[in-house]
Amino acid sequence: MTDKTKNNSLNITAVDSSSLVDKVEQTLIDLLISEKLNPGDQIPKELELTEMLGVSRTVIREALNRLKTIGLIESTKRKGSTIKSPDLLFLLKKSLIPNILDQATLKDIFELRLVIEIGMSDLIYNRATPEDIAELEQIVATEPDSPKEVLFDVDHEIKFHGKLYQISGNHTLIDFQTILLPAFRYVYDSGMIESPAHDSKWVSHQDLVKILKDGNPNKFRNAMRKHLDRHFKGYFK
Amino acid sequence: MTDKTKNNSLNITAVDSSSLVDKVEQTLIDLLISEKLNPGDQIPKELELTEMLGVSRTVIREALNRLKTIGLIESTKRKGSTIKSPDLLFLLKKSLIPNILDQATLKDIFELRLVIEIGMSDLIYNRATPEDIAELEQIVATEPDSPKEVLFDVDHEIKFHGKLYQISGNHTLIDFQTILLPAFRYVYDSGMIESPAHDSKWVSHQDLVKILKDGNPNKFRNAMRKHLDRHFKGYFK
DNA sequence: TTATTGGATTATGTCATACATAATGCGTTT
DNA sequence: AAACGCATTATGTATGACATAATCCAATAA
Repeated sequence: MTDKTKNNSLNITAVDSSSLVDKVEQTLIDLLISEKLNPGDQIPKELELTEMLGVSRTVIREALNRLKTIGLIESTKRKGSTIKSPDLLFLLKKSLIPNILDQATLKDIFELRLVIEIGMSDLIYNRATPEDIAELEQIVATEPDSPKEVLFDVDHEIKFHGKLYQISGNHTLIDFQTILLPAFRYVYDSGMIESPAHDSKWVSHQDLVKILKDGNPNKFRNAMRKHLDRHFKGYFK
Repeated sequence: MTDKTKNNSLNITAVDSSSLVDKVEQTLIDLLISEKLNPGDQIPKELELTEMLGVSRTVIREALNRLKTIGLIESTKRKGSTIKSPDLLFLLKKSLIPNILDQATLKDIFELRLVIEIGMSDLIYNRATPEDIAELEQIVATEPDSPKEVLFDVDHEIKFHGKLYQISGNHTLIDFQTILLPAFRYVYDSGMIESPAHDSKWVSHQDLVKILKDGNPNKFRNAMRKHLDRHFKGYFK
């Protein structure tokens, strides 16, 4: 028995099991923050970092590669790496592969859609131009007659609601929708969402457009809530 | 003059300027999708991939490292790499360094907060337990008297609204808030947001709790809208 | 027999070195 | 002055070696 095995009662601190790359990555991120670097600024060359941090170029490169992956830096030959304003949503897109997400997360995402579409009513109401409304009217004009059909015409559903996102004028939101689309489609297709019959208070796309035109923000928001009610029904009961 | 310079009018296809790592990364992602791999499944070893794709281990490793960064895989020694259900928000956290985001994106994010908090009213109303309400009441009880002070007590503001997110029960949403917090704080601190005086219709935290207790979903949603009105005012006018 | 120990094995993690390639600047040539 | 070739620089790729953690398995000791 060596000495080591006796040290059970000592207050040993848990060893840091993270890899070198992990550490260097964090060090670099901390650097970006503490140095208050702005987009366009340069960061040290790989070889300089190698010396500064005392690790091999391989490790430096892997860490830089991660920052590149999350969009924090950009590298070009001869020039080195420069800070970049990351495209938040670009990242999500890559990792959002529906069949890899677990059911709970997929449900969360679908719910998030409902939350967003209700919440953005105010943006829509305040920013819709006459042209936007005309376009919405045209979309509605081409939709299937029976509301039951509309329900299952996912493409049309996406077309109408997609236009709404666009009207919101919030680019983060617009990108968000684009990215979440595969997940929505997956949820629709997988039958996770029930589609109860509409009751008398059902608000159609057409109704929505009418209210957007002649109503007020409150009316529109509440109408949007009713429009999405069939989805909510699946959650609350 | 060589022949090359004359080829102006030809339909030449743009050369693919992406790096080898870029290509391998995409190839691997495509593989994950087409093979319908599930979390827990193994992917080929680095050396196997080296042979399969005909590139060096360096390139394979850098590509795998990227997948690791976006949370799609996980690797352990001797075992190799396995598919993982990515934590969508974990990613955002890393890249959300406020001083690196541009103003427009920051504004988008703040707006997104408003959208979400209004939209999640229905979740809150339907999921709040008596204990939740009691907790909210306690939070409100400890808040500064003057509404003007409350406005600038960002910590308190975050405490109250944070609890609301928690009540929503949507984990993606909860994580989202946690992650966006630094950006909110940044926006508050930077004075990007104006804070107009409240008009007569101002809805306080206390009012919100009361309505959550005794009102109905519609009332609560509209109250939340009014509560956030001072922020909206900065956008629409 | 059972538990422990100590290799042997395997696949990722790290290091070192060399060369390829793109971008840039500079001096030479025409 | 424009075009060309050459040197330079920093990232991109390839290769070989060794370190390290996880795992299996056989030999050994209780």
